[in-house]
Amino acid sequence: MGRPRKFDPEVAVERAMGVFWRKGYAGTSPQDLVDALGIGRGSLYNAFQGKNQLFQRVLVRYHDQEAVRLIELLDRPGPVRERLRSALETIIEADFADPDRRGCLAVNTAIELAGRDEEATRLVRRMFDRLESTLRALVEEGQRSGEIDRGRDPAAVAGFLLSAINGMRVLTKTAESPDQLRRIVDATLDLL
Amino acid sequence: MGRPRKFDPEVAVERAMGVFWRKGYAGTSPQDLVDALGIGRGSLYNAFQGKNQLFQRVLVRYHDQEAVRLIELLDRPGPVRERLRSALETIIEADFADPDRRGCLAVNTAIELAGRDEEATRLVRRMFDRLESTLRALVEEGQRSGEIDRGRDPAAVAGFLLSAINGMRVLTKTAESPDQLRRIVDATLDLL
DNA sequence: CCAGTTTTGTAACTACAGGTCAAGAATGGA
DNA sequence: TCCATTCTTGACCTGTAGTTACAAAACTGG
Repeated sequence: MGRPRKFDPEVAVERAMGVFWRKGYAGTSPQDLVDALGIGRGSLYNAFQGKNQLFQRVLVRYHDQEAVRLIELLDRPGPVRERLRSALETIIEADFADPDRRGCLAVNTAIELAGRDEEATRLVRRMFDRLESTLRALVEEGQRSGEIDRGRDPAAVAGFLLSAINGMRVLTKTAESPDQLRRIVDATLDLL
Repeated sequence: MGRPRKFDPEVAVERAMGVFWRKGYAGTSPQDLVDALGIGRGSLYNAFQGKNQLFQRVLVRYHDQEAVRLIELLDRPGPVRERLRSALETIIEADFADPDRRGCLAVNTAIELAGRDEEATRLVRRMFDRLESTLRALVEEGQRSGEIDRGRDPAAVAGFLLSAINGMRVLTKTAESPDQLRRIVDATLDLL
Protein backbone atom coordinates (compact mmCIF):
# COMPACT_ATOMS: atom_id res chain seq x y z
CA MET A 1 0.00 0.00 0.00
CA GLY A 2 0.97 3.62 -0.03
CA ARG A 3 1.56 5.72 -3.07
CA PRO A 4 3.30 3.74 -5.78
CA ARG A 5 6.63 4.72 -7.27
CA LYS A 6 6.43 6.59 -10.51
CA PHE A 7 9.82 5.37 -11.70
CA ASP A 8 11.60 2.07 -12.00
CA PRO A 9 14.50 1.98 -9.53
CA GLU A 10 16.46 -0.30 -11.81
CA VAL A 11 16.21 2.16 -14.64
CA ALA A 12 17.26 4.90 -12.26
CA VAL A 13 20.33 2.95 -11.15
CA GLU A 14 21.15 2.28 -14.78
CA ARG A 15 21.06 5.98 -15.54
CA ALA A 16 23.01 6.84 -12.42
CA MET A 17 25.65 4.39 -13.59
CA GLY A 18 26.08 6.40 -16.75
CA VAL A 19 26.69 9.57 -14.81
CA PHE A 20 29.09 8.15 -12.23
CA TRP A 21 30.92 6.32 -14.94
CA ARG A 22 31.48 9.47 -16.92
CA LYS A 23 32.16 11.99 -14.17
CA GLY A 24 33.51 9.89 -11.33
CA TYR A 25 32.13 9.69 -7.83
CA ALA A 26 33.31 13.03 -6.48
CA GLY A 27 32.57 14.68 -9.80
CA THR A 28 28.90 13.75 -9.71
CA SER A 29 26.56 16.10 -7.89
CA PRO A 30 23.04 15.44 -6.63
CA GLN A 31 21.85 17.84 -9.30
CA ASP A 32 23.54 15.77 -12.00
CA LEU A 33 21.67 12.76 -10.71
CA VAL A 34 18.33 14.52 -10.49
CA ASP A 35 18.75 15.69 -14.07
CA ALA A 36 19.80 12.31 -15.37
CA LEU A 37 17.26 10.21 -13.49
CA GLY A 38 14.39 12.53 -14.25
CA ILE A 39 13.05 12.39 -10.70
CA GLY A 40 12.83 14.94 -7.93
CA ARG A 41 15.45 15.42 -5.28
CA GLY A 42 13.15 14.09 -2.60
CA SER A 43 12.45 10.90 -4.51
CA LEU A 44 16.13 10.37 -5.01
CA TYR A 45 16.86 10.54 -1.31
CA ASN A 46 13.77 8.56 -0.47
CA ALA A 47 14.50 5.70 -2.83
CA PHE A 48 18.26 5.58 -2.38
CA GLN A 49 19.53 6.88 0.91
CA GLY A 50 22.04 9.21 -0.65
CA LYS A 51 24.78 9.55 -3.16
CA ASN A 52 26.91 6.96 -1.47
CA GLN A 53 24.29 4.24 -1.28
CA LEU A 54 23.23 4.90 -4.82
CA PHE A 55 26.80 4.55 -5.94
CA GLN A 56 27.05 1.19 -4.23
CA ARG A 57 23.99 0.00 -6.08
CA VAL A 58 25.60 1.25 -9.26
CA LEU A 59 28.71 -0.79 -8.55
CA VAL A 60 26.66 -3.91 -7.94
CA ARG A 61 24.79 -3.34 -11.16
CA TYR A 62 28.01 -2.80 -13.03
CA HIS A 63 29.28 -6.07 -11.71
CA ASP A 64 26.13 -7.93 -12.71
CA GLN A 65 26.16 -6.37 -16.11
CA GLU A 66 29.55 -5.40 -17.53
CA ALA A 67 31.72 -7.83 -15.64
CA VAL A 68 29.39 -10.66 -16.46
CA ARG A 69 29.40 -9.69 -20.11
CA LEU A 70 33.15 -9.98 -20.19
CA ILE A 71 33.04 -13.31 -18.40
CA GLU A 72 30.52 -14.61 -20.90
CA LEU A 73 32.81 -13.61 -23.71
CA LEU A 74 35.57 -15.61 -22.11
CA ASP A 75 33.34 -18.58 -21.47
CA ARG A 76 32.25 -19.09 -25.04
CA PRO A 77 33.32 -22.24 -26.86
CA GLY A 78 36.41 -22.33 -29.02
CA PRO A 79 40.18 -22.20 -28.62
CA VAL A 80 41.29 -20.44 -25.46
CA ARG A 81 43.61 -18.01 -27.19
CA GLU A 82 40.98 -16.93 -29.65
CA ARG A 83 38.52 -16.30 -26.87
CA LEU A 84 41.05 -14.25 -25.02
CA ARG A 85 41.93 -12.24 -28.09
CA SER A 86 38.31 -11.66 -28.93
CA ALA A 87 37.56 -10.52 -25.38
CA LEU A 88 40.48 -8.08 -25.31
CA GLU A 89 39.62 -6.72 -28.72
CA THR A 90 36.01 -6.28 -27.71
CA ILE A 91 37.09 -4.28 -24.68
CA ILE A 92 39.21 -2.02 -26.83
CA GLU A 93 36.54 -1.52 -29.46
CA ALA A 94 34.01 -0.69 -26.78
CA ASP A 95 36.35 1.74 -25.04
CA PHE A 96 37.08 3.59 -28.25
CA ALA A 97 33.51 3.51 -29.47
CA ASP A 98 32.49 5.42 -26.33
CA PRO A 99 32.75 9.14 -27.11
CA ASP A 100 33.38 9.88 -23.44
CA ARG A 101 36.10 7.22 -23.09
CA ARG A 102 34.81 6.25 -19.70
CA GLY A 103 36.94 3.12 -19.58
CA CYS A 104 36.09 0.63 -16.86
CA LEU A 105 34.06 1.71 -13.87
CA ALA A 106 35.79 -0.83 -11.65
CA VAL A 107 39.22 0.51 -12.54
CA ASN A 108 38.06 4.09 -12.23
CA THR A 109 36.60 3.39 -8.82
CA ALA A 110 39.68 1.51 -7.66
CA ILE A 111 41.76 4.56 -8.48
CA GLU A 112 39.39 7.11 -7.02
CA LEU A 113 38.11 5.40 -3.90
CA ALA A 114 40.11 2.32 -2.97
CA GLY A 115 41.31 2.66 0.59
CA ARG A 116 39.07 5.64 1.18
CA ASP A 117 35.63 4.08 0.84
CA GLU A 118 35.41 0.66 2.40
CA GLU A 119 32.33 -0.63 0.64
CA ALA A 120 33.42 0.60 -2.77
CA THR A 121 36.78 -1.05 -2.23
CA ARG A 122 35.09 -4.32 -1.35
CA LEU A 123 32.87 -4.26 -4.41
CA VAL A 124 35.72 -3.45 -6.76
CA ARG A 125 37.90 -6.13 -5.24
CA ARG A 126 35.06 -8.56 -5.76
CA MET A 127 34.90 -7.73 -9.46
CA PHE A 128 38.62 -8.13 -9.87
CA ASP A 129 38.56 -11.43 -7.99
CA ARG A 130 35.74 -12.75 -10.12
CA LEU A 131 37.46 -11.86 -13.33
CA GLU A 132 40.68 -13.37 -12.09
CA SER A 133 38.92 -16.64 -11.27
CA THR A 134 37.45 -16.78 -14.72
CA LEU A 135 40.84 -16.14 -16.22
CA ARG A 136 42.40 -18.84 -14.12
CA ALA A 137 39.82 -21.35 -15.29
CA LEU A 138 40.53 -20.27 -18.82
CA VAL A 139 44.26 -20.69 -18.39
CA GLU A 140 43.76 -24.14 -16.92
CA GLU A 141 41.60 -25.07 -19.84
CA GLY A 142 44.29 -23.79 -22.18
CA GLN A 143 46.84 -25.91 -20.38
CA ARG A 144 44.68 -29.00 -20.71
CA SER A 145 44.20 -28.38 -24.41
CA GLY A 146 47.90 -27.73 -24.87
CA GLU A 147 47.43 -24.11 -25.93
CA ILE A 148 49.27 -22.78 -22.91
CA ASP A 149 52.53 -24.02 -21.44
CA ARG A 150 51.72 -26.45 -18.62
CA GLY A 151 54.73 -25.42 -16.63
CA ARG A 152 53.20 -22.12 -15.64
CA ASP A 153 51.25 -21.42 -12.50
CA PRO A 154 47.68 -20.74 -13.66
CA ALA A 155 47.03 -18.36 -10.78
CA ALA A 156 50.07 -16.29 -11.63
CA VAL A 157 49.14 -16.16 -15.31
CA ALA A 158 45.58 -15.17 -14.40
CA GLY A 159 46.90 -12.37 -12.21
CA PHE A 160 49.11 -11.29 -15.02
CA LEU A 161 46.17 -11.18 -17.43
CA LEU A 162 44.03 -9.23 -14.99
CA SER A 163 46.83 -6.75 -14.61
CA ALA A 164 47.29 -6.54 -18.38
CA ILE A 165 43.59 -5.86 -18.89
CA ASN A 166 43.57 -3.13 -16.28
CA GLY A 167 46.69 -1.60 -17.76
CA MET A 168 45.09 -1.45 -21.15
CA ARG A 169 42.08 0.26 -19.73
CA VAL A 170 44.31 2.93 -18.27
CA LEU A 171 45.97 3.47 -21.61
CA THR A 172 42.68 3.75 -23.48
CA LYS A 173 42.15 6.90 -21.46
CA THR A 174 45.06 8.72 -23.06
CA ALA A 175 45.59 6.81 -26.30
CA GLU A 176 44.73 8.78 -29.41
CA SER A 177 43.94 5.79 -31.58
CA PRO A 178 43.14 2.13 -30.91
CA ASP A 179 46.21 1.01 -32.84
CA GLN A 180 48.56 1.30 -29.88
CA LEU A 181 46.21 -0.85 -27.87
CA ARG A 182 45.79 -3.43 -30.60
CA ARG A 183 49.53 -3.84 -30.75
CA ILE A 184 49.60 -4.38 -27.02
CA VAL A 185 46.98 -7.09 -27.33
CA ASP A 186 49.08 -8.76 -30.01
CA ALA A 187 52.19 -8.56 -27.90
CA THR A 188 50.39 -9.90 -24.84
CA LEU A 189 49.01 -12.92 -26.67
CA ASP A 190 52.30 -13.48 -28.46
CA LEU A 191 54.07 -13.71 -25.16
CA LEU A 192 51.52 -15.98 -23.56
CA MET B 1 61.95 44.59 -6.07
CA GLY B 2 58.69 44.35 -4.21
CA ARG B 3 57.96 42.37 -1.13
CA PRO B 4 59.80 39.05 -1.14
CA ARG B 5 58.05 35.69 -0.90
CA LYS B 6 58.01 34.09 2.48
CA PHE B 7 57.82 30.59 1.06
CA ASP B 8 59.65 28.57 -1.55
CA PRO B 9 57.30 27.89 -4.46
CA GLU B 10 59.04 24.61 -5.20
CA VAL B 11 58.43 23.41 -1.67
CA ALA B 12 54.82 24.50 -2.00
CA VAL B 13 54.39 22.55 -5.24
CA GLU B 14 56.00 19.56 -3.58
CA ARG B 15 53.50 19.70 -0.75
CA ALA B 16 50.61 20.28 -3.11
CA MET B 17 51.71 17.16 -4.94
CA GLY B 18 51.27 15.17 -1.77
CA VAL B 19 47.70 16.39 -1.35
CA PHE B 20 46.58 15.94 -4.95
CA TRP B 21 48.22 12.55 -5.04
CA ARG B 22 46.35 11.38 -1.99
CA LYS B 23 42.95 12.95 -2.55
CA GLY B 24 42.74 13.36 -6.30
CA TYR B 25 42.11 16.56 -8.19
CA ALA B 26 38.41 16.99 -7.52
CA GLY B 27 38.86 15.75 -3.98
CA THR B 28 41.32 18.50 -3.09
CA SER B 29 39.89 21.80 -1.88
CA PRO B 30 41.58 25.17 -1.67
CA GLN B 31 41.40 24.78 2.08
CA ASP B 32 43.29 21.49 1.90
CA LEU B 33 45.98 23.27 -0.04
CA VAL B 34 46.16 26.22 2.31
CA ASP B 35 46.53 23.85 5.24
CA ALA B 36 49.15 21.70 3.56
CA LEU B 37 51.23 24.49 2.08
CA GLY B 38 51.16 26.56 5.21
CA ILE B 39 50.48 29.76 3.31
CA GLY B 40 47.49 32.06 3.15
CA ARG B 41 44.79 31.87 0.56
CA GLY B 42 45.90 35.12 -0.98
CA SER B 43 49.44 33.90 -1.45
CA LEU B 44 48.22 30.72 -2.99
CA TYR B 45 46.22 32.51 -5.65
CA ASN B 46 48.88 35.11 -6.14
CA ALA B 47 51.68 32.63 -6.67
CA PHE B 48 49.77 29.96 -8.60
CA GLN B 49 46.79 31.25 -10.51
CA GLY B 50 44.42 28.71 -9.07
CA LYS B 51 43.86 25.08 -8.34
CA ASN B 52 44.14 24.10 -11.95
CA GLN B 53 47.43 25.83 -12.66
CA LEU B 54 48.89 24.55 -9.45
CA PHE B 55 47.89 21.05 -10.42
CA GLN B 56 49.65 21.41 -13.74
CA ARG B 57 52.82 22.43 -11.96
CA VAL B 58 52.39 19.41 -9.75
CA LEU B 59 52.15 17.14 -12.78
CA VAL B 60 55.30 18.63 -14.25
CA ARG B 61 57.10 18.15 -10.97
CA TYR B 62 55.89 14.59 -10.74
CA HIS B 63 57.25 13.94 -14.17
CA ASP B 64 60.62 15.46 -13.33
CA GLN B 65 60.81 13.55 -10.11
CA GLU B 66 59.00 10.22 -9.98
CA ALA B 67 59.05 9.35 -13.65
CA VAL B 68 62.70 10.21 -13.89
CA ARG B 69 63.46 8.09 -10.85
CA LEU B 70 61.90 5.10 -12.54
CA ILE B 71 63.77 5.77 -15.74
CA GLU B 72 67.03 5.97 -13.84
CA LEU B 73 66.30 2.61 -12.28
CA LEU B 74 65.84 1.17 -15.74
CA ASP B 75 68.97 2.81 -17.07
CA ARG B 76 71.37 1.36 -14.54
CA PRO B 77 74.02 -1.08 -15.74
CA GLY B 78 73.47 -4.82 -15.62
CA PRO B 79 71.37 -7.43 -17.36
CA VAL B 80 68.17 -6.07 -18.83
CA ARG B 81 65.89 -8.54 -17.14
CA GLU B 82 67.35 -7.87 -13.74
CA ARG B 83 66.92 -4.16 -14.18
CA LEU B 84 63.34 -4.65 -15.21
CA ARG B 85 62.63 -6.90 -12.30
CA SER B 86 64.29 -4.56 -9.87
CA ALA B 87 62.31 -1.60 -11.22
CA LEU B 88 59.00 -3.43 -10.97
CA GLU B 89 59.76 -4.65 -7.49
CA THR B 90 60.77 -1.20 -6.41
CA ILE B 91 57.45 0.16 -7.63
CA ILE B 92 55.55 -2.44 -5.67
CA GLU B 93 57.56 -1.95 -2.51
CA ALA B 94 57.04 1.80 -2.74
CA ASP B 95 53.31 1.43 -3.35
CA PHE B 96 52.85 -0.82 -0.37
CA ALA B 97 55.16 1.16 1.87
CA ASP B 98 52.88 4.16 1.38
CA PRO B 99 50.21 4.06 4.09
CA ASP B 100 47.82 5.95 1.83
CA ARG B 101 48.41 3.68 -1.17
CA ARG B 102 48.37 6.60 -3.50
CA GLY B 103 49.70 4.58 -6.40
CA CYS B 104 50.92 6.53 -9.41
CA LEU B 105 49.83 10.11 -9.89
CA ALA B 106 50.03 9.77 -13.65
CA VAL B 107 47.70 6.78 -13.67
CA ASN B 108 45.37 8.41 -11.18
CA THR B 109 45.21 11.54 -13.29
CA ALA B 110 44.71 9.59 -16.50
CA ILE B 111 41.68 7.96 -14.92
CA GLU B 112 40.26 11.07 -13.34
CA LEU B 113 40.91 13.73 -15.95
CA ALA B 114 41.92 12.29 -19.31
CA GLY B 115 39.60 13.62 -21.96
CA ARG B 116 38.15 16.17 -19.59
CA ASP B 117 41.17 18.37 -18.89
CA GLU B 118 43.26 18.98 -21.95
CA GLU B 119 46.49 20.07 -20.30
CA ALA B 120 46.41 17.30 -17.73
CA THR B 121 45.83 14.78 -20.50
CA ARG B 122 48.81 16.15 -22.42
CA LEU B 123 51.10 15.96 -19.40
CA VAL B 124 50.07 12.44 -18.52
CA ARG B 125 50.45 11.28 -22.09
CA ARG B 126 53.91 12.78 -22.08
CA MET B 127 54.88 10.75 -19.02
CA PHE B 128 53.55 7.56 -20.53
CA ASP B 129 55.35 8.26 -23.80
CA ARG B 130 58.59 8.92 -22.03
CA LEU B 131 58.41 5.74 -20.05
CA GLU B 132 57.50 3.79 -23.15
CA SER B 133 60.53 5.14 -25.00
CA THR B 134 62.79 4.11 -22.17
CA LEU B 135 61.26 0.68 -22.17
CA ARG B 136 61.72 0.35 -25.89
CA ALA B 137 65.39 1.22 -25.60
CA LEU B 138 65.68 -1.34 -22.86
CA VAL B 139 64.01 -4.01 -24.96
CA GLU B 140 66.29 -3.25 -27.87
CA GLU B 141 69.27 -3.54 -25.59
CA GLY B 142 67.95 -6.87 -24.36
CA GLN B 143 67.60 -8.05 -27.91
CA ARG B 144 71.16 -7.08 -28.72
CA SER B 145 72.43 -8.89 -25.65
CA GLY B 146 70.33 -11.91 -26.48
CA GLU B 147 68.21 -11.67 -23.34
CA ILE B 148 65.05 -10.99 -25.30
CA ASP B 149 63.79 -12.79 -28.38
CA ARG B 150 64.89 -10.82 -31.42
CA GLY B 151 61.83 -11.74 -33.38
CA ARG B 152 59.62 -9.42 -31.36
CA ASP B 153 58.74 -5.87 -32.21
CA PRO B 154 60.44 -3.71 -29.57
CA ALA B 155 57.72 -1.07 -29.75
CA ALA B 156 55.01 -3.62 -29.15
CA VAL B 157 56.87 -5.16 -26.22
CA ALA B 158 57.47 -1.71 -24.75
CA GLY B 159 53.76 -0.93 -25.03
CA PHE B 160 53.02 -4.21 -23.39
CA LEU B 161 55.34 -3.41 -20.50
CA LEU B 162 53.89 0.05 -20.04
CA SER B 163 50.46 -1.49 -19.91
CA ALA B 164 51.63 -4.14 -17.45
CA ILE B 165 53.11 -1.50 -15.16
CA ASN B 166 49.95 0.56 -15.21
CA GLY B 167 47.86 -2.52 -14.57
CA MET B 168 49.93 -3.36 -11.54
CA ARG B 169 49.48 0.10 -10.19
CA VAL B 170 45.73 -0.31 -10.44
CA LEU B 171 45.89 -3.57 -8.56
CA THR B 172 48.04 -2.16 -5.77
CA LYS B 173 45.04 -0.01 -4.96
CA THR B 174 42.89 -2.97 -3.96
CA ALA B 175 45.44 -5.68 -3.20
CA GLU B 176 45.63 -6.64 0.45
CA SER B 177 49.22 -7.83 0.38
CA PRO B 178 52.15 -7.35 -1.99
CA ASP B 179 52.31 -11.09 -2.67
CA GLN B 180 49.73 -11.03 -5.43
CA LEU B 181 51.70 -8.31 -7.14
CA ARG B 182 55.00 -10.08 -6.74
CA ARG B 183 53.57 -13.11 -8.43
CA ILE B 184 52.41 -10.94 -11.28
CA VAL B 185 55.90 -9.53 -11.67
CA ASP B 186 57.26 -13.06 -11.79
CA ALA B 187 54.73 -14.12 -14.36
CA THR B 188 55.38 -11.06 -16.50
CA LEU B 189 59.12 -11.59 -16.56
CA ASP B 190 58.69 -15.31 -17.08
CA LEU B 191 56.64 -14.66 -20.16
CA LEU B 192 58.97 -12.08 -21.59
C1' DC C 1 62.82 58.22 3.11
C1' DC C 2 59.79 58.27 -0.63
C1' DA C 3 57.76 55.96 -4.88
C1' DG C 4 56.76 52.02 -6.87
C1' DT C 5 56.21 47.16 -6.71
C1' DT C 6 54.99 42.77 -5.01
C1' DT C 7 53.33 39.78 -1.30
C1' DT C 8 50.34 38.76 2.61
C1' DG C 9 46.24 38.07 5.42
C1' DT C 10 41.62 38.29 5.70
C1' DA C 11 37.11 39.29 4.36
C1' DA C 12 33.81 38.81 1.08
C1' DC C 13 31.20 36.77 -2.65
C1' DT C 14 28.65 33.65 -5.73
C1' DA C 15 27.51 29.18 -6.67
C1' DC C 16 26.61 24.81 -5.63
C1' DA C 17 27.12 20.38 -2.69
C1' DG C 18 24.53 17.39 -0.19
C1' DG C 19 20.67 16.72 2.26
C1' DT C 20 16.13 17.68 5.05
C1' DC C 21 11.38 18.61 5.46
C1' DA C 22 6.50 19.91 5.14
C1' DA C 23 2.63 19.59 2.36
C1' DG C 24 0.07 17.17 -0.74
C1' DA C 25 -1.06 13.03 -4.01
C1' DA C 26 -1.95 8.20 -4.78
C1' DT C 27 -2.77 3.79 -3.13
C1' DG C 28 -5.10 -0.61 -0.36
C1' DG C 29 -7.64 -1.83 3.48
C1' DA C 30 -11.56 -1.39 7.07
C1' DT D 1 -15.26 7.08 2.63
C1' DC D 2 -11.92 7.73 5.87
C1' DC D 3 -7.27 5.96 7.39
C1' DA D 4 -2.62 4.64 7.42
C1' DT D 5 0.98 4.41 4.49
C1' DT D 6 4.22 5.55 1.08
C1' DC D 7 5.64 8.43 -2.59
C1' DT D 8 6.45 13.23 -4.98
C1' DT D 9 7.54 17.96 -5.41
C1' DG D 10 10.08 21.72 -4.46
C1' DA D 11 11.39 24.95 -1.17
C1' DC D 12 14.79 25.49 2.14
C1' DC D 13 19.11 24.99 4.90
C1' DT D 14 23.95 24.73 6.23
C1' DG D 15 28.43 24.37 4.78
C1' DT D 16 32.04 24.64 1.66
C1' DA D 17 34.22 25.26 -3.15
C1' DG D 18 36.82 28.22 -5.66
C1' DT D 19 37.87 32.68 -6.38
C1' DT D 20 38.33 37.76 -5.98
C1' DA D 21 39.15 42.19 -3.62
C1' DC D 22 41.75 44.98 -1.04
C1' DA D 23 44.17 47.19 2.57
C1' DA D 24 48.23 46.73 5.09
C1' DA D 25 53.01 45.14 5.06
C1' DA D 26 57.65 44.43 3.24
C1' DC D 27 60.85 45.05 0.25
C1' DT D 28 64.22 48.07 -3.54
C1' DG D 29 66.04 51.67 -6.31
C1' DG D 30 66.89 56.36 -6.38
